[in-house]
Formats: sequence, structure tokens, C-alpha cells
Amino acid sequence: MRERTSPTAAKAAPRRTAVSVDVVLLTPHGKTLATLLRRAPDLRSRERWMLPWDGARTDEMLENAADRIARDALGAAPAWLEQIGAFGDARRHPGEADISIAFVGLVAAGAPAPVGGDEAWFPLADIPALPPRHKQVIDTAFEAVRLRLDQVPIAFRLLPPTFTLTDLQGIYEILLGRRLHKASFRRALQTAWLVEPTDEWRSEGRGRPAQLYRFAPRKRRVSRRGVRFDLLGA
Amino acid sequence: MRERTSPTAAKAAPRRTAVSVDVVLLTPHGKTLATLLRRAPDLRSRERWMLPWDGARTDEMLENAADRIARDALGAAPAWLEQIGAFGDARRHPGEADISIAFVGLVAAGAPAPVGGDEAWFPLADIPALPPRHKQVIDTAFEAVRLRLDQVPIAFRLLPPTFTLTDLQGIYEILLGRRLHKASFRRALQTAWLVEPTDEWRSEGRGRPAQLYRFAPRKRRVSRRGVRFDLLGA
DNA sequence: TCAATAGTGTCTGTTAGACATTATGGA
DNA sequence: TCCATAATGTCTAACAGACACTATTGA
Repeated sequence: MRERTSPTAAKAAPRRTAVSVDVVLLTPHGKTLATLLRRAPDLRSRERWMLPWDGARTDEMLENAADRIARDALGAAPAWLEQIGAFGDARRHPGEADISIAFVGLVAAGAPAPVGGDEAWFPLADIPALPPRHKQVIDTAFEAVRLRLDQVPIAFRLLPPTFTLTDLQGIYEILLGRRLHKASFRRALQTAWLVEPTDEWRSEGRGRPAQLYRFAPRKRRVSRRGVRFDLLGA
Repeated sequence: MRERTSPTAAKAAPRRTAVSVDVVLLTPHGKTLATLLRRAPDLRSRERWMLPWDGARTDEMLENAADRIARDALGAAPAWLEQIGAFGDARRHPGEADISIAFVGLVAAGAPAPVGGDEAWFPLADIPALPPRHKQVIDTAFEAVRLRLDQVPIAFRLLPPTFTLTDLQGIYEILLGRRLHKASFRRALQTAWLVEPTDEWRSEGRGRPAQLYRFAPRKRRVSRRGVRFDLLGA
């Protein structure tokens, strides 16, 4: 057994640490997601990119800082914003932050490309070389979104206010990484009372036009489901 | 649309911030969970408690800091340890930390009571007045454990190496906050290949003795489940 | 007309929960 | 013996996935 430090030793004030707030913005992009990267000034004028970030301020809530950073990068507020954790290992950060507090933000499909030349959307499969900590943060962000998918209305934040059920299913397929069964998907959606039809239809090339729906949750699921034991890794 | 700051403005080094690492240790306690609190020295010699915590050090990974704090408080390593996020709102922290990075640790049932008089287990329903940020951290910790319950073998970390299936079901019922069906629970457990029986039995008062099992996952669940739409709150 | 996509009805295998029954110890 | 708990078999309703079919547009 280890020797135990006296509790009063822990009363010492925390040392001062360099802390950043880093934001992963995600938006649908074809059959995958894209994330917004900012050009990092580089003395050797190479192409270098990084996540939008800023130093944490003691006079500002972390959520507010993340929202500010996201608005600066996007020109608009993301449709959803949530913290995914603090990253404090030895991986390098572009601002030399000891600790980075990361947020993930969702942006509805069809967002305009960032106006300046300093930010751009990159498909997740085609991310350029990044500071190591940022690479880790992006991976964690995608995983966090996937894990919360059926508890939080994430998919609807990645779509405009009205959308087709095929659009919605496509988002779920991107996030889950696998195809879903169309009839089952719609049945589950119906019993969950999550969407309501509008009186508009959208024609997409050939084929029958699809009805547009809006997100309009009606019922509170009491979730009396059994245990699932979907345990991963050990 | 907001005026956008130049990207180079974000290149300024983050300011120095007081950061703490705070640990929520959880263990089963009757029909609920208990968390370990440490006595906070108070000048007016009132009873004041807080979570075990320490200042973050720049020469130490956050996970290592949490593990060290947990070992100091417990006298032993917790069976599981995971970060639950950074808390940086205005709520007061006992060390005046601007930002607290919180971890949750699981301790198997039957852990010995902490040796010194400075730490004690408190049932979740009976937590004394705490620094506001610590109250929030404990609530978040319990919620984080509940949400990860069917993705990570959390319940098994709250039990000793061998346990009865009734013990295991009890842990799930504590974490889910509702009763489960015994036969269904055992069927799901069987098809998941998560436990294997030992050749020991345990007699608990009257009734037939229960066979002891150990956690021994055999199969990797490929998880081809459909979407569930268990969306909460909006 | 054909091709392509939207949307739906039916069937079937799986599974969760209810219920009942047997098993096995202690009081 | 009686009681309490463990453990399991059977039935049924709910549901997910497969399949087929109709509907409706553009080319």
C-alpha cells in the first residue's frame, strides 16, 4: 500500500496551467462527415491546419468560449455543442497548451463554405496532417457523437429544418457506419413519434418525390428496455 | 453575423489557469451507491466535506493524476477510472480552481472503510452539503456511469472477482434505477457469453445457495442492432 | 416505356417479459 | 415441515429484418 499524503497537502492551490478550448465542428458531406479546419500560420509557408481553438479565459464559461470559437470559425452558431473532455497528455498542441478542453459542434447540411480563405471543410477520411492532439480530439469527437446518437437528437442537428426520411436515414448510416433497413427505420421512427410530415415534397432527379418532414418530438419514451450487454473490448 | 477575429489572434498563447483534478469514487452500498468524500479543514470547525482532488501538474498525465488521487484516498487503485469532463462554470471549488477535470472511479463492493478519519463513504441519497461544483460533478459522474453501462463492463467493476447472478442483477438495477426481469436478465447474459460459472456456491441466509460466477467475456458482439430512438429531452 | 426512388404491407425468426414450476438449502 | 431464494422451461406479444409490391416522378 502506498503512503498516503495528508489531506491538508491537497489544500495547496492548484498551479497555473495553460488551457485551451478546441472545437470540432462536424457537418454532413456526401456519404461522410467533414470537419472545419483553420489554416495554421507556418514560417516555412507549408500547408498546415489545425482545429479552431483559443485560450481559456477565467472570466468566461467553457461552453461560452466554445460557442464563441465556433461562431468565429463558422460565421454562425452551430446547431448543437457539447463538451467531449479534457486532453492533457504529452501530444503537442499548436498553442502549447498543457490541457485542451474539447467540444464537438454539429452543423446542418448545406452550410455555406467559410467565407475567408483561412478555414475549410475536410472530409473525415481526408484529414491532412494535424497537431497530434487535434487528431486525437477529432477521433474522440466522432466516437462521442456516435455513442450519444440514440440518446440525444444528434441526427436532426445535422439536417436543415425540413428533410426527407431518406436524408435522415443517411445521417444515421454515416454515424453508425453501416446500412440500415428502410422499412424498419421508418417503423421505429413512427413509433417514436419524433417527426411530423409537412405538406411539401422534394424531387431529386428521377424517381418519385419524397415528402419533407420536420423534427417534432411528441412523446416521452419511458424506455423500459431490457439490458443489452453490448460490451466492447474485454 | 458576428465580426470575425483574425485567425492569427488565436495564436496567442493560452493564459495560465488554476486547474484541479477531482475524483468521484463509487462503490455499491446496500441498494444504492456510495461516494468517497474527504473532510475539508474548516476554520470554524464545522463538518465540511469535499471530493478528493489535487491540483493538476504539467508533468503528469491527467489520468495519472486521477489515479494518484484515487489511491491516496482509497489506499488502493480503483477497479476502473474514466474522465467525465471539465467543469469550468462559476460554481465554487474548494481549491478555488477555475477549471476542474473530473474523473469517476469504480470500487468493488466490500471495499474496506478508509483507514484514516478524514475520508468516509456517503450513500448517494445522503450526501452532505458540498462545494457547488462538487455536487454537480457527482451528479454528472452517476449519469456518465449509467449511460456507458451497456457499452463498458462497468457493473463487473463494482463487484468482487466472483459474484452471484443476483448480485450482478442488483448492480444493474441500482444503476438503471428500476427492477429487471430475472429470467430475461439471465438469458441476455447467457447469449452475451460474459460470465462463466465457478464450482462454488454461496448461501445467504435462507433459501437455495447461489452459484458464483466470474467475469469471463468469450465472444465479441458484432452489434447489428437497429436504431432505437430513445431520445430524451426534446 | 423504362429507370429510379419513395413508401407500405406481409411474413418470419428473435427476443423480452409474464408465469409457472422445480430445486435446494435454512429455520 | 415450511419458507425463502435459486434456477429454468414455456407461452405470448412485440419487433427487427427480408421481401415483395405499389406509387410517382424524370428521362
